[in-house]
Amino acid sequence: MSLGERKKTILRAVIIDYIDTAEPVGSRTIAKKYEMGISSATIRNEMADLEELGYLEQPHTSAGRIPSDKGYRFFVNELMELQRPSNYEIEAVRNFLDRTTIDEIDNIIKQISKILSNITQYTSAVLSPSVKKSSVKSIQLIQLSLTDIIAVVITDTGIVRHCKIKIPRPISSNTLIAINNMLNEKLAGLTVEDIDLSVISSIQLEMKGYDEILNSIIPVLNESLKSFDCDIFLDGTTNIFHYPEYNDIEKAKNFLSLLEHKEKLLDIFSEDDSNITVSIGKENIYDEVKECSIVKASYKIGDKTLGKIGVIGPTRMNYAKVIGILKYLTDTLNNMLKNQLDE
Amino acid sequence: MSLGERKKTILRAVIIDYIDTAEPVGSRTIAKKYEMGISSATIRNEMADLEELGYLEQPHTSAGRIPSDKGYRFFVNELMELQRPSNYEIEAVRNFLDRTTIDEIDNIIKQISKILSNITQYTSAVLSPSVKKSSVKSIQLIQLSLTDIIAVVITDTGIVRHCKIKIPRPISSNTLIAINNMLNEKLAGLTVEDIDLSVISSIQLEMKGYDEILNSIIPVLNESLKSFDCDIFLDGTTNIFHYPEYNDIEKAKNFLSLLEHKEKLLDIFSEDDSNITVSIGKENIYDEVKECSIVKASYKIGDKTLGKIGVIGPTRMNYAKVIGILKYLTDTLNNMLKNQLDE
DNA sequence: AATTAGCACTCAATACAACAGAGTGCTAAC
DNA sequence: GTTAGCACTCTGTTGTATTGAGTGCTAATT
Repeated sequence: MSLGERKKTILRAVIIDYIDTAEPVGSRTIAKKYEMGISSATIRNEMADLEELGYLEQPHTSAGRIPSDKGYRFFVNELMELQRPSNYEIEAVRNFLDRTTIDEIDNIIKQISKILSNITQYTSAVLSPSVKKSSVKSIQLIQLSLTDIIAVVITDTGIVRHCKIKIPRPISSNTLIAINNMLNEKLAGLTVEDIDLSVISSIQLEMKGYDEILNSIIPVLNESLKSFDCDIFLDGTTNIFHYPEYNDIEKAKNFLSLLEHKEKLLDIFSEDDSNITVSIGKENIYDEVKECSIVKASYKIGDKTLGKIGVIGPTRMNYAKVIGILKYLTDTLNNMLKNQLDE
Repeated sequence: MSLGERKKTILRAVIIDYIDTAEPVGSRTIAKKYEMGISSATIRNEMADLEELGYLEQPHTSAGRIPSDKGYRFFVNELMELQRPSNYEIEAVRNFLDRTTIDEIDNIIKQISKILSNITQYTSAVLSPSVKKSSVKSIQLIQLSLTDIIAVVITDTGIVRHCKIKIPRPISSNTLIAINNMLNEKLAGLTVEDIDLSVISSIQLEMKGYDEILNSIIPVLNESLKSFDCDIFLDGTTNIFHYPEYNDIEKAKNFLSLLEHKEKLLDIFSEDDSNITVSIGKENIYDEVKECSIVKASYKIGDKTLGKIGVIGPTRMNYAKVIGILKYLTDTLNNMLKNQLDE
């Protein structure tokens, strides 16, 4: 069922105004502020229809209307005009990036996240690339003392992981090098999740006589790689205080508590792979964000999705702006990663 | 000027009660709840004296008294009885530690911080060891591609830092090993802050002919080590919502904003070296924490102070408990570090 | 038939007064 | 020196009246 042109215009006006002011929007406001050429009474009738259709709702009888989740959804899908970042914002991004050493992927994505929360004034989140889905590029065993080794693993996605390994008794540096070479030979090119028992036993087979030492290294290394897969970084966590809907201490608390529960955020940001997704209010699965909206995008290198970057804010979010910025930033990020990692 | 015994008893009772209830404490409450054997009128007189002396204050005439910063200070210095952790709490610490792989120092201190905020229900912070004051234990250059190197530096304090280095043109693996050996030889044992121009030029002198390659490696490595010295990790940031003094949205916002400003926290946690310090309310330098108290302690390995661990909460903080737990946790932590790093 | 002016109605928010209660300081008695 | 008693102060709560924004409906207008 499609809305008449005039209803669309009115719905758009209500949503834009509400996003701007956080106050229920009345028919007079629409008539005056958005020169419609029709009277408030007519608008009133239209708004009553829009409410009946589920696009608007009324906090109480004597208040104006506010958009429903369905209203925002329609706005995002069909009404809004995507907002390209302003020159000022593009300039800000440049400045930001110039001021930091951009070397490793973690730093890059953290920095991008900071920019994102800064420009949008919402909370931003980035999901680092999955270790399990990365493939091993290089492993290095560094001997620290007679019985201590640091293993450093570098992946094709630019992640550097290290873990400390205690070995039961001293080994010669030649042995260590031999083991190191073997690990590289056997594991390089494999994704971390592909490292399973068969791979491990093939290594053990080939290095008969080093059982004890291998048994102290491989399980620890394996565990360390698999124990935590990706990390999530937040920025602008106190930005919500800019928005009056969070003047209610309970809501603020609820929101901020979510941010402390990384597992939930991981869950939210891990799903699906499509390009830019918007989930509005009750569309979200977790209760904690049923009054929030989340806009997220994937960043990738070539065709391979590495991780996610996104924004969490009130359902009354400036979607047009956020989506515009997010598009721009993921493009920027993708380019940077291409230059960094692809050679 | 020393307080009479009875005044002390009353002051202690007021503070304990206020820490417990967050409500101004009246004379009748003291008389009834803390069986003093004297009437409320007498207590009233004593409290008036304590107010005049600056240990208590009155929000308004018809309210009870609340402790002043000076009152808390006196309490901490002379009145309170340090509270040893309960068996239950000690058990909780054990459980917590058992459930995590305790390998590298960052993980250990993060975990301890989590325990601390969990038990105290305040916000905890840990300051990681200073890189500048750590000495280099081992450097490893790992070749990733023809023009990409990852340098891994390990310090005596257990920090593992890595940075990516682009080199202008390909070098042989033998050259890389030679450079690697030279770096280890020249830098191992030095603290990071000791790596200055003279050291660098001594390396360059000894490796004549590799100028170009050294010039691409050493400055980046040096910069990466010195660019950020120590990190601060927080836990339990939303714990403040447990305390009614932060029901005021402005105060909560103020507090949480501070937590986003790592530089300020670094500053607060970096100063001085003594064992356990308590700074109460206006004793703090930064405005943002003039209504908070901070309790912090150093963790060390042997005699060498590595970093700090502490708690930030309202001035109405359970000092006896917090200090008790903090003592216990730093002891635990110091032991763990000794076992980890000392061999 | 669509639009609009007009009006009665609703409801949240604000302001104000009255009141209760906790706690004090002071005085006088013990 | 201590305490009982009492007048006084001030906050917080409750109840009531008022205001004002905004609606829905009806009747008049185009």
